[in-house]
Amino acid sequence: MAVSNAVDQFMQRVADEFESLPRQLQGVARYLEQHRSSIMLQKVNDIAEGSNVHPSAVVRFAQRFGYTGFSEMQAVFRDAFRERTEPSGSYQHRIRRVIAERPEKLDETQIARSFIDACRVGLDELVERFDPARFHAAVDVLASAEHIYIVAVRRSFAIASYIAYALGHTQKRVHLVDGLGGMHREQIHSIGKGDALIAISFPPYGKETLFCTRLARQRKAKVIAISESDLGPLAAHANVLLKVDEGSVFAFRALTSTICLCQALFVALAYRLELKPNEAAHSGDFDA
Amino acid sequence: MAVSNAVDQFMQRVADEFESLPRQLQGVARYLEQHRSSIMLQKVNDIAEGSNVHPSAVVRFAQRFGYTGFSEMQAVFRDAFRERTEPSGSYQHRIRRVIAERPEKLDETQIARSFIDACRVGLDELVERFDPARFHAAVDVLASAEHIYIVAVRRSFAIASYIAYALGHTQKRVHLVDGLGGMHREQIHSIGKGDALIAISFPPYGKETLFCTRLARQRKAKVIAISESDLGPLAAHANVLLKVDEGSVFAFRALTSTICLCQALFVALAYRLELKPNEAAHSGDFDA
DNA sequence: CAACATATGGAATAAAAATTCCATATTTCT
DNA sequence: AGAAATATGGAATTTTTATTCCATATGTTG
Repeated sequence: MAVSNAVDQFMQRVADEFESLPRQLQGVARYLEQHRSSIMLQKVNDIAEGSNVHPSAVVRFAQRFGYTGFSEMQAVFRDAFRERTEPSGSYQHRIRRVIAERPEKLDETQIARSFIDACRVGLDELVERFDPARFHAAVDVLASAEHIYIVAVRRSFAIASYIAYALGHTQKRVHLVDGLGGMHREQIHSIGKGDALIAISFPPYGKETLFCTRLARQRKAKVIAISESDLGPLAAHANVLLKVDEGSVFAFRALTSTICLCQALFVALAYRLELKPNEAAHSGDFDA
Repeated sequence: MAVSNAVDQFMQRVADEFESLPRQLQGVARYLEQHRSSIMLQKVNDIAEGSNVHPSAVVRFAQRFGYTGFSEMQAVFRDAFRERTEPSGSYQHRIRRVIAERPEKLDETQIARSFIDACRVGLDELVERFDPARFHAAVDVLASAEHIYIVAVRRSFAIASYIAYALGHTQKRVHLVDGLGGMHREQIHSIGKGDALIAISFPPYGKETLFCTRLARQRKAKVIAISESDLGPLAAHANVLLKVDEGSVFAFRALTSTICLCQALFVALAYRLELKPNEAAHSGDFDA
């Protein structure tokens, strides 16, 4: 990654040769320079028109710089864009490829590093896709509820258990639906209007979680769902849906983004409730 | 959230109708949702492939939502992107709107952003201070133990519960010391030589965790401690100590680095045990 | 479980986009 | 100014991409 991106390199070459280019191709060059950010989605015709030039001139331009044609040149712009906007995708790709290529050589340190890297990318995306309106709405719901129920199963259960712990430091009445003794149903049973449910679930969505979510909704409780997408079964019954997209590395789902979001939620709530930070995170004093 | 852009509106419609869509079209919907930012430069085939669907299904999807075909639907994404990036006066407009929209909200958003940022820094440090020798040693201990006990209380309990879940996917016998019914002592009681204990604790160190750690050591079990420093009380009784330094923000301790490390540990173990990734993270299939 | 409705995917077709070809125009050089 | 070299744009061709058609599969309902 030493040298900057491929587009810059290419544009540099164009600049160098610019003087020696025929009139029309200079026009194309100027146009590219001026619109580099949207070349990736333009057709030859758009560019030709924009440069007041015949489409074939654009093709010739590309060929002049060593590409077989316009398409190949455009690919440079497209790929550069992709790389910028889907760093995680390329990450995971790379990692997956590494594994596919040499499974024996992959030592534990590499595994750990890759995994941590992937988690970092996950947090980057969390910031990027952060939705203030929804976050705010979620804090609202929590702030105005007296009883807060929390449900999640299997992999996500750890998250629920953490939230329950954290909320325990507020004045709210906290109910962790942990399913102990198979009593999910009984534990959520008393939820009602004015209460809030935090439900955390990812594909393939635990049925206990879905059950609780539906029940909560029937009982007019507010539901905060933490899930992957607006389309899953949780979304339908949620008042607020907070999206978290954990990239999976090694076909293995991370949890960092989810827990980070939940902690952020708790911190924001603590502020809203005017717990002084020290008071809330009194945590620090009788903690694990 | 007034009248945001065309893409959001469209995706909203998709979300609304999602439930009533045939299976394949739901797949397409999910794909779009997950990749909205790059739909504009994908071909029908890319999307079809990404959604595990025949190209014609993608066209049908577009038509279902009132477009004449895929191209017209894609134009929505393309135009939205252009609008955002064209250097027209819209930029200042946007900024002004953002400011106008969130006068109060700014606070919570800031809190959340700072918190997530802090977590990112935490992960950065985790990579930097990563100690391969210790990590390797930890994997060794786990790989050679038949029974694995896990203990942590309060804030760290969530981590323990996650580890227990993850290890449940291996052949190891996993014992989560959860203290249910006040039975920490009884739960750890049967630990012995050849077993391993994972203990997670941070200042001010839960006494249950310390108790278990000491007992495990007496019984000649191997102890993996996850803690802040080499000097704490855990260190003395640990065979391997993995250091995690969560920065505290708002006088509030994050958990991301810890859980990230634990997941990395599990992934490395899974590889060591030659669980195929898919097998281990079969997780994905009957997960939360 | 039959009859119907709906969904799916292969293959043909249509449409769009890119590329090539070539006749003509323009520039350059002597 | 005339010849040679180069550039240009119209139109044909090729390639790629999108769409439609339809036979088969799948699920649903009475």
